[in-house]
Amino acid sequence: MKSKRVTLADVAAAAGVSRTTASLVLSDRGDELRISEAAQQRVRRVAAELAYRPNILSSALRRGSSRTIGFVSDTVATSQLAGDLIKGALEHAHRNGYMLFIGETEGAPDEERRLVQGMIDRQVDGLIIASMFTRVRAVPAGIDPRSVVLLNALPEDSAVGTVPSIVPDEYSAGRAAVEVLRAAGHSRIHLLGAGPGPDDVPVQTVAGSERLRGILDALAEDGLEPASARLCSVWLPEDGWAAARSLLETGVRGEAIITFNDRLAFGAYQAIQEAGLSIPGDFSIVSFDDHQLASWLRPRLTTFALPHYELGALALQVLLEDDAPDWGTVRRVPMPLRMRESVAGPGGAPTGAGRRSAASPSREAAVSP
Amino acid sequence: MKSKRVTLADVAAAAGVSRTTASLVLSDRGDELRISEAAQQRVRRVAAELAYRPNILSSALRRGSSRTIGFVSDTVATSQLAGDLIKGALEHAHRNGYMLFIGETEGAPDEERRLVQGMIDRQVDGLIIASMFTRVRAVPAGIDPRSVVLLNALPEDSAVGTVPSIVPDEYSAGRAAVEVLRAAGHSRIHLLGAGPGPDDVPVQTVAGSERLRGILDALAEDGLEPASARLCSVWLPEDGWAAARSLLETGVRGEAIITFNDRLAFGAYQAIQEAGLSIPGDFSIVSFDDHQLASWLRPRLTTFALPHYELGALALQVLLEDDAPDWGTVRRVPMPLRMRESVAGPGGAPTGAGRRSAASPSREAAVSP
DNA sequence: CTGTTAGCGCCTTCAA
DNA sequence: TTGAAGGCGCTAACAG
Repeated sequence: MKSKRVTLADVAAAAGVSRTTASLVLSDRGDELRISEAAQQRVRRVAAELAYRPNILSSALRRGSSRTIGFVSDTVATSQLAGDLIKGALEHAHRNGYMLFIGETEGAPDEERRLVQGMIDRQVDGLIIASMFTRVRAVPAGIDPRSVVLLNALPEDSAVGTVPSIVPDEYSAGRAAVEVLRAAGHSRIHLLGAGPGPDDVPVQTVAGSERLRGILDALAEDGLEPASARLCSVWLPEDGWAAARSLLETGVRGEAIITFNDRLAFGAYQAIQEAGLSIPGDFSIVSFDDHQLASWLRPRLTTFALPHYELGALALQVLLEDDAPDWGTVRRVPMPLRMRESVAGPGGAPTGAGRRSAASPSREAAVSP
Repeated sequence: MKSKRVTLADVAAAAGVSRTTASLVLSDRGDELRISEAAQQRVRRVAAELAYRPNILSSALRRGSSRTIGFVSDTVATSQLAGDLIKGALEHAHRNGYMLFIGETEGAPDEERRLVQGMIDRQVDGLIIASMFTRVRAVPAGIDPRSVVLLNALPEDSAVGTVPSIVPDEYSAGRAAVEVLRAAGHSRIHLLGAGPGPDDVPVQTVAGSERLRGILDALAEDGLEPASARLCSVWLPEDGWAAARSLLETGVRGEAIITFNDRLAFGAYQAIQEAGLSIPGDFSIVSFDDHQLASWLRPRLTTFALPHYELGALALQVLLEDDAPDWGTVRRVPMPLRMRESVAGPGGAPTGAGRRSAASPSREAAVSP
């Protein structure tokens, strides 16, 4: 980028006006300040000819706004899971003429400090602090809380109300998961990943405990409890596989499973299919996340999507809102249901829900060996 | 970030020296220019006390370097596949005191122009133009080619030699895939995704054609040809599933498959396991990408990893190198073999390679039903 | 050894 | 309706 840049002064000189005039014209305030039409046209023409581009750095220096936002996350950008968080933020930013700095801390507090500082040193107008998994976290010290938003993260008690926070509505999704299975006719629902008690969740997982609360509340309203529950301290496919094996050994069939995320569900699929059983014939499964995997599984997995794109876009929107009537609120974004083919009635009976979104028949035929 | 910032002038005043002196001290050129030790200490102490931070924008304005790099991709940041491209670039940048702007074009040329311009307007010191899939692409017009590097992309003929390009060494991986299977004793190797002829590849996939060339060359050196090949125009699980079904219908067993990526392999696993057959007993499989999925499959998939992290880091390194002896070269980064359990000898015979990296025995036991 | 002066490119009074 | 002057915060020349 070393090539000599065209400056406003160059344009002004070439157009035979002062820098002021050129500046006013090019920032579209020419009419407002009644610059002659002739002068305006000349300035614009010359600017176009010289391919003039304003230097945002100097204007930032003068005006205090760099039209730049910082996005600091633990590991969102590069995770396989939450890339759409960034995508939502990016697109919203670009549409509004902002650029995004991205930083990843890997969870290291001093790296976070360095990155946040580096961005403040570059005069960012605002800062998004994002987390790959929803969790409670501190707001970085030493920055104006009015220009920060927590994304997929909740503020610590001390900061509640001072800083906006954007998270998925896990509780409602938990409730809805139960409703999907109840609507299909199930009353025996096995939990895979957390439960049975409301505190039986992996440490630090907000998603887990809120999903679980939603599930338990919805069951309780129908006078039910989980048919069984298996807590997994980690939620990877092999954990789901092991928990599903354990469930299969109890001999139950024709019932329903809620897995606490799609990777657990993947493991459960493997265990069920290795045992020669079928989904949804022997087990209906509902899950959470809408991991890319979910639509690759056979049958495709019914799951509640983490609304990453919307979360990211909303974070930017909140940051760019001038007026802030409800600044400091927690905003919960709905998790949409992706109704696919992993749910049927008890014993595999077809249901309205199950039929609603069928895969191509040829693929469907091969589902149960 | 509105709170009044401490400026260099504040520090200088508080330390009782001139701005110049303070500037020199704080940019570590105090000794070089023989500022008195006392003055240096005072300046440093005051700067620390006031929590002084230099305004990088103004120094960029003055010096011409913003210590900022732009990273423009089609859709790398948010893709599930290539996030490590960014991670490599990010970490290398941060280690060297650079920040990264990220932009995504979704392949739209005018969006690309806008993003590149937005970054140049912010005086980036360099620009990484990245692609999710390796492909040939134009270098954005109007920027100094000496501050651009193509990442996971090759320059068009007209730009060859003027701009560096960093890509995975797909050709060698193709060769190595054959070698892995040959070493296990296979001579009948089925291709799934491309082939049999060297031009039988999906459009625009550099990876596909180079992998295929490598495979065909390695086979030819042993006087072999692919036992069969199935071209898929898209490389998703369902395509792999369909191609594997077609292969299974031919009745072959105990042979080897090279799938052109891991998602195809996933589909092939589904088809093979639905048919009641086992991996690697009935089919050995080698693949490419090392998608996260590969280690979730049962048995875990042997595959050649796309070295995304290294690619990203190398892009930044090349950009930051002052001297550029071999500027404009194409650099090919090796794709490391992830040897797992999807390969055995013909007919499922164990091989040294297969045993080398065993999963936990309890999991292994359940692999073949 | 340290301070003064002069910009980097832009925007914003203020005066003409 | 336009221009001149000053300053955002920093650094590079050049004095002293």
